[in-house]
Amino acid sequence: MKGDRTRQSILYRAVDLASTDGLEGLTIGRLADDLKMSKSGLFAHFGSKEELQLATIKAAKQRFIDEVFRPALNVERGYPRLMAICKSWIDYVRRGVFPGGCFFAAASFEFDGRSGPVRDVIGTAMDEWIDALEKAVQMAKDEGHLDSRVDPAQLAFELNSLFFGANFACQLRNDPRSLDRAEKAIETRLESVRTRRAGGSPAVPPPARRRPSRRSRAGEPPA
Amino acid sequence: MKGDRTRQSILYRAVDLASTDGLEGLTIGRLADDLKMSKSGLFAHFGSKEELQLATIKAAKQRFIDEVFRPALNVERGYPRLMAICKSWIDYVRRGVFPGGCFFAAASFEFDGRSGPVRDVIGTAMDEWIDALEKAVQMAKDEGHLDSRVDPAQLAFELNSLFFGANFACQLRNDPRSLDRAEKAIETRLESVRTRRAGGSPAVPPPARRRPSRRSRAGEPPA
DNA sequence: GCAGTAAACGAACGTTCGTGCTATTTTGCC
DNA sequence: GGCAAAATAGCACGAACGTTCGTTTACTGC
Repeated sequence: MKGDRTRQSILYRAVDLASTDGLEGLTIGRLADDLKMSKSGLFAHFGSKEELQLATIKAAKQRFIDEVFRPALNVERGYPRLMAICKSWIDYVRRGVFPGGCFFAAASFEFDGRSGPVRDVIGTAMDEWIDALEKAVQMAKDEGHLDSRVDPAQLAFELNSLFFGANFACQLRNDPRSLDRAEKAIETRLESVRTRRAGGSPAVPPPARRRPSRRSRAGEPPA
Repeated sequence: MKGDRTRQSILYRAVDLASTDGLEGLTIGRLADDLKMSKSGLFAHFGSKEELQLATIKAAKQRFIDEVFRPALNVERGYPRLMAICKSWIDYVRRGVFPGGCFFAAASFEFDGRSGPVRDVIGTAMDEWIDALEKAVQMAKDEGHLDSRVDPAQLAFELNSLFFGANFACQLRNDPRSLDRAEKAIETRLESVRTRRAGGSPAVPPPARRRPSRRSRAGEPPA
């Protein structure tokens, strides 16, 4: 069917537009103009704006999975995969997979105060994402790569926070260094709960500092 | 002037509305209905929607300063004040100062992909906020409360990320525990770079763990 | 208490929104 | 190559948007 191809191309553009202007700012008329289609022709594919929004979220989710999540699943499970997911996320903003930054960060903050199906779908998508993060942490624990006292929900929360913080600083403040900051923060945080059994690059032994009994987490690289 | 009082009450409601529906979702007609005013009467106070948005941001900023920032300035400078700012922020979401969660988190993610005066004003406001955080960190360093290797920009970035992450989880996922998680993460993070000279509750001495050379940052409380 | 100003109103503007219809074109199949 | 079906276009609609207008009501200073 040709309609499917058209639908795909509509949604591709819709995702891009929504990532910058929001799902509410996404307008059928502008989207149609942008694609050199008639409003009614485009509209017929979805039947309502809400359906368009839901389909747009679905398409964005697919793009996210393809670009961020699935590639990281090729990495060996445990600590390496957890780190790969984080790096993949950073890189996904760096590459500009969505022109307006992270689609889901934008959608989350746009709809967090509302109600209805759109909000619910976004909520579910984010639940799944956080769950995936928690599972990755749990896996790393199961493999013996992370300190057994680590709380997956807590760590997943912190990692996701850094993602959002990086997206914010990168998009609004035009500060691409924030991606490096997020990367550094994640590395330090994960390193702090890593065990010797973790694979990948070997954990550096705790360096001899002036007060070696207190583990340093200072932001500056050691001089 | 009576007009000033009216303007105040308009903006009070506008801030609340914008925190849930966004600054674009904030509509003159609905705002007027909500306040039992005529659209034109309300409109006359601002002259354009953009002016209304700018005034709304200004009012929200004032509320934020009153509720979050200024109270923390009463605390003694250095580590205690830095911690007070963080706790104050958490508490400001917990108290529901804005019905839609943090106004500025919402506004930041709404406008980060756009251009124009509104985006610029939001950007400036957030710059000032991050600057204030950095200054608080720097002050704590100056007082000798924080490890001298701490990079204020890095730490401020991480703290702000946790704020946004907490707001997100609290608003979209209806998970108030995320506020506790943010609090815990902040305490652990600040603790990790705190010196013995810091005031407030005394820093706990590093407990004798199985591997005492590596500082634990596991999420779970020690059993 | 009256004049002059400030504030609020109601109606209407042009535009855009989402959403129905009805043609018309295009596509895929026998 | 003709034909049903699918896809798209054209047009119109009611509602809501931001905005402007002329008018009326409410204050305030003399």
